Amino acid sequence: MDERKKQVLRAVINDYVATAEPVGSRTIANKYNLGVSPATIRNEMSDLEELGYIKQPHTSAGRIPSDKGYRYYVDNLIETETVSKAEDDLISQLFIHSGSQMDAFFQYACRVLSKLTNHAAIMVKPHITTAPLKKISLMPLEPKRYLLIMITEDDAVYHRPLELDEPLQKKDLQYMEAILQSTLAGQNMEHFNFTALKEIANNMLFYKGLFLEAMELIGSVKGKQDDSQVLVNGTLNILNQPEFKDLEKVRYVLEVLETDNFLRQLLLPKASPGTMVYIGEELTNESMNCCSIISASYSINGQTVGSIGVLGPTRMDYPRIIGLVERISKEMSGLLSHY
Amino acid sequence: MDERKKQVLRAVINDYVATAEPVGSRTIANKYNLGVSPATIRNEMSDLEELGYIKQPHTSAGRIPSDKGYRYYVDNLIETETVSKAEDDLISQLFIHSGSQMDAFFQYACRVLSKLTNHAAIMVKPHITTAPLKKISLMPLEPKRYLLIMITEDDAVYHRPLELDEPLQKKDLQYMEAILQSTLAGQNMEHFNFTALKEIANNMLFYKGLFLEAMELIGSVKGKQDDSQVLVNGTLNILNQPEFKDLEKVRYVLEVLETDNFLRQLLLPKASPGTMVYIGEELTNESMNCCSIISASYSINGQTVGSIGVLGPTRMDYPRIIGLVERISKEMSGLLSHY
DNA sequence: TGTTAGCACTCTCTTTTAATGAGTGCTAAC
DNA sequence: GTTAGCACTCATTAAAAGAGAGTGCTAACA
Repeated sequence: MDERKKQVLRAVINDYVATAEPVGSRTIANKYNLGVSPATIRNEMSDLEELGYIKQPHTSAGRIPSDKGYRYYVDNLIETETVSKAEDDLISQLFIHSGSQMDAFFQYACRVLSKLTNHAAIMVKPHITTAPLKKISLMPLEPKRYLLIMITEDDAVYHRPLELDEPLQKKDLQYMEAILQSTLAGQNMEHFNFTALKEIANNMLFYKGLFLEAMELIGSVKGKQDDSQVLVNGTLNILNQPEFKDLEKVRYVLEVLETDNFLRQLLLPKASPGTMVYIGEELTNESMNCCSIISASYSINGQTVGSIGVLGPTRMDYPRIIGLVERISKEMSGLLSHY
Repeated sequence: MDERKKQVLRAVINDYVATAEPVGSRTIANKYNLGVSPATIRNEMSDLEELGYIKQPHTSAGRIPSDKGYRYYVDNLIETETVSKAEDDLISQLFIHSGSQMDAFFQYACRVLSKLTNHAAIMVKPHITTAPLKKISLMPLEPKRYLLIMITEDDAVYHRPLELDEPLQKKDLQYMEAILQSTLAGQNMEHFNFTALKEIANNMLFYKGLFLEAMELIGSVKGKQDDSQVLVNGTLNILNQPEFKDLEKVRYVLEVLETDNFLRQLLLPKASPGTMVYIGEELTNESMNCCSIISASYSINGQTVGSIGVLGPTRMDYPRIIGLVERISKEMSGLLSHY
């Protein structure tokens, strides 16, 4: 790969990204003045094709980049674009706009990214926090009805109403609270060991249901951990891409987006720390091999907790989008850590 | 409209719904033995066209139903189909499957409807309950930090952490709780009058912040009322419909589905009590005039709170889908009222 | 008077054929 | 090593021809 080959490859990709049309030697000679004639460029392109970086849709068409070509381009030929002032401001503003609502925050981030890139944006939200339990309380609602409240160290509140067979005496209430508090406080709901609680429940004559409810509540929190935590925004941008004028392709890609397992697997922060670029076949999903995904993880106080990304056709403006994704992930990390 | 005209109209619609192809006189004569020749049917069809119930895409094509035709069909020619045993079981089972999680419940209902109809399903969720406040409590977390908890008559729990300048004495805590309880209990958060609370806050020397936080919490609940509460499921089914082989149409419809204002307006239970069928232009949205929406409202203890519906092409299996939508809305009403 | 067979006519859809043109690969000259 | 020239390939577009489905109308029939 001498310097001129690199220039030609870069030219092919730039032009193809902009036009979505196979790029011919004449076009390159005209637009990107490399100081050589089309014929020379033809020779270089022939070499590049032999190397697998570009390919022809058919004889007598221009060249388009292969996945391998994009990969080389991303790894060696580009520099991440810095986000423009205007866009940078927009990002900051919109984050402010989401207020202190957590849910809204993630949705805004996703929406902003999708708007700025004109592609589908994907957000893998952090798992529910699993800080250890701090406080357990029983709040009387009506004679036989109580609200069981559990609060973790980081002030997340979980609650569940429960119904007893007979009312708790005031001192019984305090006693129960004390038992629950001593059994549960300091424990982590994610890795909760039910045996101790089960044992206590079995030794109880009355109020056994109370402990069972507590277990239910913990169980439901545990269950939520595995819940889908993927947001997708701007799916419709896919329809704007010329590579998706074929309805079948659209259907496949939208199907993958709707059943978010694939995305979650791929973008789980463990699988994709930092900035990742998946190009075409690297997504190892047949129906997605005309797509690329660019993602960046974000963190809370240095700990990676989720990631945000962009899904578009392999023919993507990589320098720009990598810049945007990284910028937004940084902004998110900053705000989340502060909050 | 004599009996035979009705039969012909029914035949045209049945066949068109099944095949998505314009229906010719010969087809009807063969498939639906009305005991007359194609020529006679041609005459009837000519009349039906004059009446505006069917139309020709072009000369020398068969007929397709017009919106007016579908309307007549729905109003006069069909009986709602009763849901088959298997499907009925499925509906009950899947509702059980959603457990006691409210959110999951609505999502399941939506998913089931979409799966059974092979169309997009729409759910307008109930507004957040606005039952009057029953219980207000302050729970100590750390010396200066407290959790403000408000519970309504129907056991919805709202909470907010708050930080005070100095710790509350135990009797102060009880005193505060008592004030809050007496000021707020019985009131409705939706129509909350802030003046009383404001006055108390102003008269306080310490702990003023506490009341301000309480107002914040009520305000945020109030704010949530207006939030989008529309679920959509099975959007992709639209791509299966032959009328949407045109990408432009797909884009328009998906756009409407993504910006759910239109749907919310239309399906707000006030606008659409009971079962509603909107056909084509009745949707009064140009990009939707090839679509129909069938919806049914559901209720809690007799009070209509939301609705669920199906969006598909005007060429829809009305008897079946009306049956399914009504069945599911009834199931929802039953379960919600029970719960 | 209502029904039906027959037939010419219309219009879409498909296939065929031809024309266009962008782009390559190769050869030979510089 | 670079470049001009040229024959060749192949997708795309346009035009033309053919097939087929379905109608509307007319005239005959019960």
